[in-house]
Amino acid sequence: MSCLVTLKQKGMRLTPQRRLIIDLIHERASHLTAEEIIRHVQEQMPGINKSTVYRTLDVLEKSGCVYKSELDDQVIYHHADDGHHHHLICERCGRTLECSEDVTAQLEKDLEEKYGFHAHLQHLVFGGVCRACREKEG
Amino acid sequence: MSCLVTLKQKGMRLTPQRRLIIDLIHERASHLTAEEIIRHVQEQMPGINKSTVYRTLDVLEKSGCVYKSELDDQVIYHHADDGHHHHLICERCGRTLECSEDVTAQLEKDLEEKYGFHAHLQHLVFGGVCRACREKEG
DNA sequence: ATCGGTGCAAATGATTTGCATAAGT
DNA sequence: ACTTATGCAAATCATTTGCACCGAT
Repeated sequence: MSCLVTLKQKGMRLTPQRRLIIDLIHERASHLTAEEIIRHVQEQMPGINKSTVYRTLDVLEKSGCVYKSELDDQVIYHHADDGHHHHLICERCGRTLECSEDVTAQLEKDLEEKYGFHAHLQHLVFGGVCRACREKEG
Repeated sequence: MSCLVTLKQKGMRLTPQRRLIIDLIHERASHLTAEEIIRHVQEQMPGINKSTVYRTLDVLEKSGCVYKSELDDQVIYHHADDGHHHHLICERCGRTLECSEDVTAQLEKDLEEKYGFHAHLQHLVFGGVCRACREKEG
C-alpha cells in the first residue's frame, strides 16, 4: 500500500474515491479490467464517476503503483506492490495465474546478447491453457 | 504468399482490394498499424473503404495468414509466412526488430514445468530500447 | 485559501455493423 | 446465377476532455 505515500510525495490528494479504487485493486490477487473496477467501485460509492476511475487508474499507473497490461483486446490493471511478476491467462476458463519474473530472466539476457535489445519485461501477460483445463478437455 | 491459396480453399474471394492489402503486408518486413494500412492502400486505390480494410485484416488473421499483436495501445499486423517469430519495438526510435522464436523456448518450457501452463507464445511483441538508441543517449 | 479532484455531459476515435449494390467464382 | 465482398453511413463503445464546482491540504 505504498502508493498512499507515493501519491502524497507527489503532492497528489488522497480522496475517498481514490482510496476506494486503491483498496479494490489491492484486495484482488488477480487483475481487474477498467469496467470491473468501475462496477465494483460504484457499488460501494454510488455517485462515483467513470471519468474519476479512469483518471485515477492513469495517475496510479504513472506513479508506478499499478500495472496496466493488455492481452488480446483486454486492458487489465494490477497492483504493483509485490514487485514484478507476470500473468498467465487461461484462454479456456479465463482464470489467471501469477508467475514469478524469474521465468523471463533468460529471455531478457538473450535479447540483450543476441539482438542488443534492452527489453522491458515487467508485468507481461501470456495467453495459453492452464493445467486444469488441459486435464479436463485434453 | 500462401494466403492466396488459403483463402480460396475456404471459399473466400480474391478481390483487387484484398490483393492490395495482402501485397502491402507482404512487402513490409516490419509490422503495420491498421491506420497505416488504410492510408497506403488508399493511395493505390482511392475508393477503397476502411471497413473493407478492417474486414480483410480480420479475415486474414482468422485464416492464419496474418498476425495481429499489440503493444501498449498499438495494434499491429504482420504477415505470417516465415513462421513464428517475435517483434522488438524500440520505445525511443520506434523501429522494429524481428527476432527468432527460439528466444522463448526456455520460457515456454519453464511455464509448462513450473506452472503447468501451456502458453501460446507466437508473435509476441516486446518493448525496450535498441542498441543504437542506447549508444546514442546512454 | 489554494490548487488539485470530481461529476457531468459532450467529444473523440478506432472499430463494427446493416444494408443495398457490385463483382468474383 | 449464386453468394461473398464492398462502399457507405450510421452505430458502438471504451476512453478522454472541458468546465464549473467541490473538498483535501
